[in-house]
Amino acid sequence: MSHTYKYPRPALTVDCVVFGLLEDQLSVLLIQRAADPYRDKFALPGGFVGIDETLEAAARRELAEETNVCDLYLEQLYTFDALQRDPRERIISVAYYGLVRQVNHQPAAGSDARAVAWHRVDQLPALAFDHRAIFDTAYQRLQAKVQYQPIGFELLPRKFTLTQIQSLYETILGRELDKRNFRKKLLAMDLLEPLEEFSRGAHRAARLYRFNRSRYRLLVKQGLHFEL
Amino acid sequence: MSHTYKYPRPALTVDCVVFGLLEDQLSVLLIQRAADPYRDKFALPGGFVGIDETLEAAARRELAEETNVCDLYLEQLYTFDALQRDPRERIISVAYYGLVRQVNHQPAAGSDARAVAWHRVDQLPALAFDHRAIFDTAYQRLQAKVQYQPIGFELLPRKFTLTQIQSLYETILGRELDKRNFRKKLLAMDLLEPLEEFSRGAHRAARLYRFNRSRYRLLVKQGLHFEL
DNA sequence: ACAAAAGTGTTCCCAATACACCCATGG
DNA sequence: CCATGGGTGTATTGGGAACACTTTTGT
Repeated sequence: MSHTYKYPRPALTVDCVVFGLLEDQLSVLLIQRAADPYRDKFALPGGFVGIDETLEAAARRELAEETNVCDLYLEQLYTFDALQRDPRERIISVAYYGLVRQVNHQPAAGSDARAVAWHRVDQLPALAFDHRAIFDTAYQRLQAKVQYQPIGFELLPRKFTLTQIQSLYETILGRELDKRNFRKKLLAMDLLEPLEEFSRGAHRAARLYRFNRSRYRLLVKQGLHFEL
Repeated sequence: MSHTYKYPRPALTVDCVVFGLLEDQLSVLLIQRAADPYRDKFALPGGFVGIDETLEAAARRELAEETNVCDLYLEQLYTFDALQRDPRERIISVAYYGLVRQVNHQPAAGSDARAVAWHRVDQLPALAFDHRAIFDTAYQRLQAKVQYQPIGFELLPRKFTLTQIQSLYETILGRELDKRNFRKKLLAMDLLEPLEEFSRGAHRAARLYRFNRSRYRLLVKQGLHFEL
């Protein structure tokens, strides 16, 4: 079965930049391509958009198929349209970026992927197509967005310590933050619920908190804007 | 001549939300559709993307064809993909937003448009397709962006008074600003070049300034971030 | 002369920053 | 008992916000 149109149409794909924390390092999910072009090269997971699915649905489907990653925060990033970005034909790609908790349960390679793995953002291999540019855009967006919307929590387990979230922010922003000021500011926003649970570690136990999403929505309605 | 593909492909369009100042009111460029669907309804200018043009090129071409507006600041906004956004078939639209100076030289209706006109953003008619949602997204983006990047200048003539730019910001943001604080802050950024020219008006003449784009780029490199 | 817009400084307050020590726990 | 990370308060400062009058010009 084939499909005929009066005018030629660009093909449409989605590509996903999925961030996660692997051993306290900000990392990105990459596949190793199983097919040409760029066979064996590293690339972002992604693929063609079905005629009856939304872009986000396509992104989630491809992620699930190629990497077995699902249930993640996902947001449209930008649409990449350079004329020669794909050597085969004109392909326009809508990029999404995503954040996942618990990188622990390792991704599994699926269709189109010879392998799937997390790669530290500061040690990325060369990427196929214009995927390096897509990644750069996503990383910039993450750095910018994390400062005025509380999306950082999407990368942490549901219960986390203040030190965990601080070092997450330090990792993303690439600079150190003052512990006392960070805690003061974060707690003053009144978005974290202190729990009666404590982390078990090598040393003194730290209190666990969880992010209160409904309170966040309430405060936003009242005109709060999360900052740092 | 026709084109055949193995899998069905969504059609791809661009739509443009072009802002301008008309009689000191923030306004948007709308066409009145000449063809079905939504014949005679108001809509954003836009159209199909050619196989050999970038999205931005398509946006500029459609704008020129339909409205005779060209040479404007244009930036990708978001890609709209709801399954039923067009009654004919699956169409995905990459939206751009633009800013033009000198709304004076009136736009001219071209292909696909029965009429073209500026409409105050607070008095928009009903729009075809999901164009209302696209407009809302663009307006929000403009409001957000104008506060941390000096794009407001794109809406003013090259030479302008401080009062002009203040009232522009008041219009976009929808609130009043303190004259002394606004001037102090703006001038402190050292992005405006005072000219030895003055506006001629009904009353006291006001000094004209112009935006120094290269100085802006320099300061950004040095780590400035424009704010309000 | 008067109406209308241009132009100009100071005070106050809050929020961001800088900064150092004690505490609890596991090994 | 000691090493490691958890937890806490204050003083300073710089920038944002509030605020009113004089000047210039055209009519």
